[in-house]
Amino acid sequence: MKLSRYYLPTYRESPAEAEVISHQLMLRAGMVKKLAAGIYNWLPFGLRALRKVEEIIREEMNRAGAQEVFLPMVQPSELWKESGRWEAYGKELLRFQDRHEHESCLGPTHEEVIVDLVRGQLRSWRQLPVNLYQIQDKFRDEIRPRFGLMRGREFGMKDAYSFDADEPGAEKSYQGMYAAYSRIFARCGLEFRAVEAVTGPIGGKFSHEFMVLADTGEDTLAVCPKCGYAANLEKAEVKTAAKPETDPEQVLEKVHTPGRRTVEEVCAFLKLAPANLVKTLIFESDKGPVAAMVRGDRELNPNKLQGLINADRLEMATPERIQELTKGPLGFSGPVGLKIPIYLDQEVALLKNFITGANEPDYHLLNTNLTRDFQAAKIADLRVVVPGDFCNRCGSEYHFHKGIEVGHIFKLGLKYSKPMNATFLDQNGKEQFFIMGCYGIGTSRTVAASIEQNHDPSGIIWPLSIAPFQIYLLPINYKDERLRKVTDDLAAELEKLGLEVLLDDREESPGVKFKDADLIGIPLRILVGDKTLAKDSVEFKLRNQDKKELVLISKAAMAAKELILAQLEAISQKTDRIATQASKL
RNA sequence: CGGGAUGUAGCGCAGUUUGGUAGCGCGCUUGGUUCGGGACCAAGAGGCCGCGGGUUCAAAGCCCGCCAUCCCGACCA
Repeated sequence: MKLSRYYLPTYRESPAEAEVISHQLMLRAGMVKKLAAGIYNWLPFGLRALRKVEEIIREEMNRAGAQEVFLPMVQPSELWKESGRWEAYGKELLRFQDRHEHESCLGPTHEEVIVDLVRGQLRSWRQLPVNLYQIQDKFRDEIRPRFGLMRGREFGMKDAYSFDADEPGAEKSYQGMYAAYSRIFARCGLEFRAVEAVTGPIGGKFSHEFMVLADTGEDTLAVCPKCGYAANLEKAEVKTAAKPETDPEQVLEKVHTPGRRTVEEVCAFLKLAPANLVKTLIFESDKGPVAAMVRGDRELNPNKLQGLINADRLEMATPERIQELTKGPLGFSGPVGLKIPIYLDQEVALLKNFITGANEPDYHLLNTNLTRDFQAAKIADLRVVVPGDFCNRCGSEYHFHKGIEVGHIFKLGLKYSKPMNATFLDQNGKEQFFIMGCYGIGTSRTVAASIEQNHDPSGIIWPLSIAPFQIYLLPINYKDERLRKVTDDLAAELEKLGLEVLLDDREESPGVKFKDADLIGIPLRILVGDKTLAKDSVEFKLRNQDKKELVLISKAAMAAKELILAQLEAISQKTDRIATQASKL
């Protein structure tokens, strides 16, 4: 491909709208252009990267036994009413009416459609398991789209759905996808971790997120270097390092703390450390109001509380409700005399003589003690993990990473098959609901995440496997006849070998070409100039290394091919290693 | 939806305080000279100053309303 004919508008400066690096570079490198908030055009260069990611996904999904389908983006409301999500899904679901005033929506995900597709068609246990996937745009009317392609409203996604006859089968499907995902991200040339995650509104008992490691990632991962346990911070379990306190219990004492609501204010006023104080937080849930207690220097993890009480819904109580439930104002809540169930973080249970709110304005209690002064409904791990914490499984200290969620695999169980009445006949001729799983990969986000992970001040550094082109052929002066001849011949030879070449035939000064080459980040740059021709050579330079190397013109094409194959082989071997590890888990 | 900010040429910005009919850099066009890290000279093209209304002899600027975009919080691939 000749660059002079290629639609690749690059920019020296990054548009003001772009804050994160992947967004800036994708705009500057002419990969995408914004059409509206969270909605992007893909230009030829960006599309090539996206298609490569999709193709890797396709190959690995097929390899794992899944079959590709293509489902409509516009979906009728009836299906969503059947699953109950017409009401349950919030405003992210873009609803509209057609000319017949028929209610429809743009698909933010396709569970309903896929269940409708298979029910009545898959009738026998003999046909199971089945795993169907598609690569399609989703639309979610996010309140606030941001970070460019990282969180758009319309975005590319691969979604897969498995149907199994029994639990062991469903487990096997899940493991199959875990392995496939590991291969996919390894083949994309990305550093990633699979971590345990909270399931969110899609439901199910547990799930794994696939995280591309990048300092700019929104999520924090706790990874145990010893036993391999890894989890999103939203989920990560912690082993308590603290020892039980053995001080004798002191007399409960009410102390005046005028206007001191926050942990900092109370501690400063009483000249005590936050670890001596225990916060009492009041929540509303579908299981009724509950209280949760964590040390003053800790943060409650609401996901853990929600899991503990098995609630579908959990939110902080309003100041009014706190007044009603505790008889005291916000900021002065405490366990003593409280009539709602109290859940205690395991660390709190180790404390003696701690400070709590008195459930009346401007008073706290000194020397509060569990059992003597109040009872706990349950004691559990309820707090957010912090640096220095230890793995709950093996006791090693956690490592922390920042990550970008690019994939998520869920066990759905009967969540959709049951309300939508999707059944098959088992070996006993008995009607059963499908046991489902669903498995997503953000394709457009994966491209952005790759850039977040692999860039330098000059621009993008593509992993070879998803690079839009493999070779950037750069003649210093394409108007020079001799240079031009060598360049054209080499380009033809490279393309004949099946390599993807972008030839910079523009009438630009060398500096511009170098800058653009670095910006768009094609892995191998081959330079043709007077100096190299004087030695019957061209210059090879890899985007991810500083080293430059002269290669004889006569051997250049084969050398390029070998170099590229070697790199792809390295990725492939790494993929196999990672897949082997994944299968052991 | 709450808080903050910004809309002026394709991109980055100045001009708004103190109203007088729009400017800089990059990019683009033409000609010439250059050619190993965003070259140089010369000549050009390009703007409902986000939209609507108001004030005024006169509005990019002042007033009112709206819209869009970006950033910070609740969602998620």
